[in-house]
Amino acid sequence: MYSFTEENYLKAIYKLQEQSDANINTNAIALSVQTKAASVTDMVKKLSEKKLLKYEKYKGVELTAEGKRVAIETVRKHRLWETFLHTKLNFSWDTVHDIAEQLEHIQSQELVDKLDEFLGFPKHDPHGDPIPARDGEIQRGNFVQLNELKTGEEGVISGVVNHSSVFLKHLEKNELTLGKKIRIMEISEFDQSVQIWLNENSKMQLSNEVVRNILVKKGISYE
Amino acid sequence: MYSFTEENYLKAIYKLQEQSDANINTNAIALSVQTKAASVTDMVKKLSEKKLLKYEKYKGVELTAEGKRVAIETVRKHRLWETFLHTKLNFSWDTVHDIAEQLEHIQSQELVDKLDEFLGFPKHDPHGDPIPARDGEIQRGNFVQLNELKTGEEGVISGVVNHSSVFLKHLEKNELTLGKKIRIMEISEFDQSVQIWLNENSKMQLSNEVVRNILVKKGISYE
DNA sequence: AAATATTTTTAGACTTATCTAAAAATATTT
DNA sequence: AAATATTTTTAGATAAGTCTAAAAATATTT
Ligand SMILES: [Mn+2]
Ligand SMILES: [Mn+2]
Ligand SMILES: [Mn+2]
Ligand SMILES: [Mn+2]
Repeated sequence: MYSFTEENYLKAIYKLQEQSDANINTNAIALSVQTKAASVTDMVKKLSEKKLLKYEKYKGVELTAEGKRVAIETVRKHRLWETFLHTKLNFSWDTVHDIAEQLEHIQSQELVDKLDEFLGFPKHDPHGDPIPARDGEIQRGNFVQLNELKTGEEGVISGVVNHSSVFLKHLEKNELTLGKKIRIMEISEFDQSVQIWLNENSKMQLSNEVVRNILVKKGISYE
Repeated sequence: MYSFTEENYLKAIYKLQEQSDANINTNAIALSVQTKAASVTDMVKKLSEKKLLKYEKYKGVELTAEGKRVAIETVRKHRLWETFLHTKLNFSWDTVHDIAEQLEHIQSQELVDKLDEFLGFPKHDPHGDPIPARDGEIQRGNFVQLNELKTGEEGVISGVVNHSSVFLKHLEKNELTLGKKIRIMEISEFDQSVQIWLNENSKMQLSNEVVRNILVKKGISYE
């Protein structure tokens, strides 16, 4: 249906559109798909002719309904494959992304559906990101950044802001993985680093950089 | 490493090389990869420069060790994916090939190894074809065509010669799938059609066309 | 409002893989 | 051995996607 490259552009534009309401500009897309602005202009014209997005010279782009549909479908495939790699093939959460970047372009509706079923219709991928349903519906978890919790509050690690391999490896090493229950003990006034409570014999000091990049599902407060 | 297209050419040439010792000619390759002879000449020059095959104008081609290595690796990936699709995702054996044609080009040694392990290091794909080992070793089953069995001889269905979707569907419908035990009852002198015995209440008449395309592992003879 | 800086687009070229049509080489008939 | 047929290669185009360098448009400073 749509090429490898087209799907990548649509996905990139979709993600940029997610994190800001403004029209998406050429440079941002170029950065995102790792190419040059001139190439983006060419591709954007082509996608516009195919009615996958609206493009006005010097004004940036906006996905059409069909463009958004393709983008979300690609995200769905990406996250289902990441889940497969992690839960079935035992890839660690910092290694699944690159392979899923390839697998997400395999063309077969039936394959996606059967994979979904095989995985037990998962709601989230290994990074806590929601897996869009067949119809494109996205059930966003109501998560907050760990640095938004106050002293005494609890939460369960449910996602990450930073998806980089280094960060994911760092969390893994410290056993700060999805599902982990955390209680805030103390927030440093000096550097906003946070002391957390994991269990009777495990406390930990997390830098502000780290806590800002962890998403938690807020739990009950203790005092 | 090597492109989608390069892998497909190498695989096609490898398979042609398998079924005849002679040098592989341009037209055969063109037929195999569904393109035109002129395109084959272009690609063959390129693969020759990359030392994946030996090419002499008007004399056909022959894979080098490296070319063969890549071809077998691609076959390995293809058959592992077919096995995955069949045994884990419940695709029928006549639908796995087309999707595996895409999946076989995913680049990741680790993925192949983990998939192999996840599947329990299968020896054969859903069509009975041997899955090459990591080191390229291929353990060919010692199978014979069903029409080579004599009256009273037994065999277990272990593969097919014809891999077409229509043929596979036909076998499936008649429950002539891998592992099925068969005894030859009678071979018609008129049209070489064969009556087979499956169990107490199931006999069947198979055309010569069908029996020639079924591979069996020969069993003990009864009389 | 000019001048300057930044962003975006155009122009033209390159790569990979493909095609058609014509030319060259090889194989088969007569 | 010629004539004819078939196969293979070359020549020249095309499409998708990319690039650099220059031109045009827009944004920011002064
Ligand atoms: Mn990812
Ligand atoms: Mn993810
Ligand atoms: Mn196959
Ligand atoms: Mn097969």
